[in-house]
Amino acid sequence: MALRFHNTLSGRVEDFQPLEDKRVRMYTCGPTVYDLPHIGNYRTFVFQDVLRRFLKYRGFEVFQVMNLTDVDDRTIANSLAAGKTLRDYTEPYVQGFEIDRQLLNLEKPEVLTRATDHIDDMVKLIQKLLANGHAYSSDGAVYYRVHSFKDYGKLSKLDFTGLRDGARVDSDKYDKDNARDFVLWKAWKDGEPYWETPLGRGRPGWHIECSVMAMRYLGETLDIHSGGSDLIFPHHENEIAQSEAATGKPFVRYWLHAEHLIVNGEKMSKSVGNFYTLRDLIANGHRPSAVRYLLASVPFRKPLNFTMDGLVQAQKSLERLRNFQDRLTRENFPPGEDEALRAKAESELKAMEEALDDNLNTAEALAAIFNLVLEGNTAMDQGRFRAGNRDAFLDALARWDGIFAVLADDDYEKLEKFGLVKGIEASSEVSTAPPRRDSLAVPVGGASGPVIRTILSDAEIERRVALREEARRRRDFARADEIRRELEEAGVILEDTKAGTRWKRK
RNA sequence: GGCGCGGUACCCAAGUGGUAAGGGAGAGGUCUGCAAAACCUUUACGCGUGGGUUCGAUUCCCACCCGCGCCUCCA
Repeated sequence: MALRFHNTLSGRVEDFQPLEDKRVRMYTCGPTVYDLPHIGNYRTFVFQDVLRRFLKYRGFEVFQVMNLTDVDDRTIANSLAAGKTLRDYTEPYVQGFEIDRQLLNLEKPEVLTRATDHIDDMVKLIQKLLANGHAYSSDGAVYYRVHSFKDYGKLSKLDFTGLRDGARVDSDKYDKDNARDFVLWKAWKDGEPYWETPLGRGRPGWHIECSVMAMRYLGETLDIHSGGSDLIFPHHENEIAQSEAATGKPFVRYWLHAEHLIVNGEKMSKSVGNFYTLRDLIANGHRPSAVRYLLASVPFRKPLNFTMDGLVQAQKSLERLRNFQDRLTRENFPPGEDEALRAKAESELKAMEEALDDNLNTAEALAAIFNLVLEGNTAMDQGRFRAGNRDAFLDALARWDGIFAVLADDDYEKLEKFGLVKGIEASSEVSTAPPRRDSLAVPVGGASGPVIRTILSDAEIERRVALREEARRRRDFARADEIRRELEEAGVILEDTKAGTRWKRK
């Protein structure tokens, strides 16, 4: 069956076909840079990355645009509190996101750009809406007239006939014709940052940036637009209203929304104390690749219950895959090729692809790859595995990893590069306890940044492994076991093989 | 109240109108100096609850209970 996705607009799973042959125009809602993103944000971003990787896997050319929201109530409030300009305040978080992006193997979108670099285009779009009657000015602000767009509500399927009980009261003090009209341009308030424009002095509303950035780089009709499910209303509903009222064309063909992540069955919030950034997890000894694995392992339309135990399980599952890849690479097999194994590698790869075709069913894709691991390991143990089977198995793993992007055991290499982890020599100084939360919020730009964890350095580990090998040769097993135990406590696992001792970090 | 997602073994989590994938964990075993890795055996007569349709339902229908999200600036 063909590639298909659940489209929020239709409420159904639909076959996917881009407007233009094999070219996919995709817009993904990015982070608001008022702080580092939390793991809930990354659930969505990892989903979007798996999506773009699988589209490319299936032969599509992907052009993705991601925005960085660097002007909104929170960025303004925080920058004022910090006594910084909006740009100075948000810049470290833009850099912090860039580091996280690399740690989580999120491919760089073709365009990754700031909202405030598109103010002129926003003004032009608002002027267009004013000219065609979909917007109106009031007290220096500009509002979108919801009644003027008959399809308003088609995405969120909300009922807009009459006011609903329990609906929140708008907090803006400006005059609007209708309570549901939303702001396109906000009039300047004393002390806040502003832009001098033909609309007057002020700053953009939230929704307009996405319409503008999407259409600027992707044209008036996009193939895919995605984000977290909370954005369906009002954000994406309003984007449709703005864009379609301006162009008269369909804005987006496929709307894909990721369900939320919850923590220990509860909603994540700062007040509950279950709010985590990637750095919080790293400080607690977890690895970015395990985080990515966990976030990618649950299909995007299912709520994901995030737990520390789940993260440990993810790390162990990942270890099984890496061990298998190592074994495939390392061991010698008799010449020839086993037909049954060749067929197995093909069928499991096919099963993986078909699972992902089906609305990105990552859980089922994982099952296929683990079946491959079991088949391979069993065949090796039984002596059925042949040299001629090696490439097909490695290829299947590599293809799988082209989507999941977790197999490379390079977390610590990257963390050291970004200055988040430092390798040292003394086991006693290897840190496990997290530093204070507020120190984690400060993004770092390089080796001079704050170290949030210390680990045993590679050189030191290798020195000790050599010492242990020496002891084993002397058959001094007590000493060898002592070294192994010390390394274990410092987060290093040893594995004795015929070819020598291998080590790896937990 | 409205719209949407979910409730499957100790944990995470697929799935189908025909009798429950996969991963982690536990128990026993093989291998190993001991471990680790790997393999074998084993762990849901049951899929939120109660009805209904059906030869047969976890899968379809109805009702209800519970969790989560949204209902104007939250991924």
